[in-house]
Amino acid sequence: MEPKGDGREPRYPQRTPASRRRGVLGEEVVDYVRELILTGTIRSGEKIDQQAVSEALGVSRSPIREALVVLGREGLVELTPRRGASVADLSPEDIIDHYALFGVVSGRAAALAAETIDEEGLSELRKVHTRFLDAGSELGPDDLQQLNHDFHRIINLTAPGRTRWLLRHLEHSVPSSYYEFADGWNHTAVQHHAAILEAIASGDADGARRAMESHLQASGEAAAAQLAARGFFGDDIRETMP
Amino acid sequence: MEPKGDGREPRYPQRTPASRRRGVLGEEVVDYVRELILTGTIRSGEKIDQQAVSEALGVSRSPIREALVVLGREGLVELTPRRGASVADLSPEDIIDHYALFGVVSGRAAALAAETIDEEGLSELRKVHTRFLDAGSELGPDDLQQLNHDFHRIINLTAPGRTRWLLRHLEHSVPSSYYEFADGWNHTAVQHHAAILEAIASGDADGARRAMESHLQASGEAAAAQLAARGFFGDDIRETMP
DNA sequence: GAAATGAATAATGTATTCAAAGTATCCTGA
DNA sequence: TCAGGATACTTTGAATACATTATTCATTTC
Repeated sequence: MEPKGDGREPRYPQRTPASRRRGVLGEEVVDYVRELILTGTIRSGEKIDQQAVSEALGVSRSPIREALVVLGREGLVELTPRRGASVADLSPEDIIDHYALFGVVSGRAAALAAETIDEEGLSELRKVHTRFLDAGSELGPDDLQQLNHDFHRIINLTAPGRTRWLLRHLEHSVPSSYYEFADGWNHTAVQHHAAILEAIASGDADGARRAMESHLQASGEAAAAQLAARGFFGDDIRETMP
Repeated sequence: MEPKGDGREPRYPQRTPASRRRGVLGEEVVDYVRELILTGTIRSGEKIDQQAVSEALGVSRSPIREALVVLGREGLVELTPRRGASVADLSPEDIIDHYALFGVVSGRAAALAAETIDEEGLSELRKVHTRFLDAGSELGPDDLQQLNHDFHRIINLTAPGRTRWLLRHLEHSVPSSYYEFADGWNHTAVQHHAAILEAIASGDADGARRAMESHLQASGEAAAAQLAARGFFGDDIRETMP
């Protein structure tokens, strides 16, 4: 006699998308499912029930399907032709690799910034960095995340459009806000930022690239560690001891 | 009295997807529309009529929509919330930038190859390179393209999964086979390959990275030139002299 | 004559329906 | 008891239907 309940588990938290405006439903579903995956609510390999998501959000399956296709392209879900969608099986190595890619692309942006940034951008960058540096206890995690984001955004703004586009995608398709900024990470990050800023300010393109790459490599390790601590990688008891 | 014809121009070449297998229709539509864009059949900024595509392929609008969403993520089409899809406006700079990104990621793969490739891979690489080098008139463009592709594939195989995944995407979402290999390009490419091969063989990671980056930078310029020659960038007579 | 308003038309986004797989269940027989 | 297979049930993928919004075109007004 299995404790099966009522057939379908209420895995998917009900939610009414804020802007129920026509034309952006798919995007909202993407964000919803992505968050479920990145927060570990649904685990690696787990199947994604279209109807369940549809009911949880109160929309039809059409936008759900579009969202799953998008997430498939992002690599967060795996689409098997007639077997539906399941959460992709990401290993710690994949996360590290992803951040390394993030690193080489951000490194390109940093190198370009070192060569082309103007005085205004540079002073903006210094300002944001200083605020990050001096951040006391009056700043919450959200503020710190914003400062970190601004720092990178100012640098990335000097890059051409396609590079910015790729950076956006690399940033979104991976845990960031939920995991990176924990424990002493901000302290580490601000030191990296200092090195990056210095290289950019002195016009050292190659130095800026290397500093940015190692910064994001460290970010990747921090993110992977955080994910591991949360059991994101499916290494919980049921799978290790059958 | 404008020569308007019958209302809808037959822009979209009719085609019956080979494998009418259920579950991959969307992918076939992606390939179809992508080719239309990359070959310049539909131009920058032009609207993409869902029903017209649907009729041209003989499928319903559902797979068409999925395909457009995917192409939107790739950056080849622009999706405006309730105004539908149109071909993205890519400038020569965007193409160059895209290849530069391709370069930094391929550069990472080449650097890893220089550090980790085994004897078997290296001899494979040498074999393909030699065949490319010795290619006389008996080899058609398709063969040459295959050799070029193999060369890069062997290198990329040493990279971790996520990197290979990104390389696949960067490769597909841009003109390659149709444009790159024209005129004396193969002669240039094979020289680049020689430099890359030498750096990898001698374990010079940084050299391999730089050689690969400059190879793809040159590829980007060649691709952009080819596209420009075909009027891909919408710089045809109607727009330059109104 | 040009701008603006409003109806007609067309196209999009979403929901619903339908058919073709996949999956699970329940028999039967060894 | 368990393997195998037929049958019922789910679920997916695609097609169709519908509602809403954009676009067009004619008419009106300044």
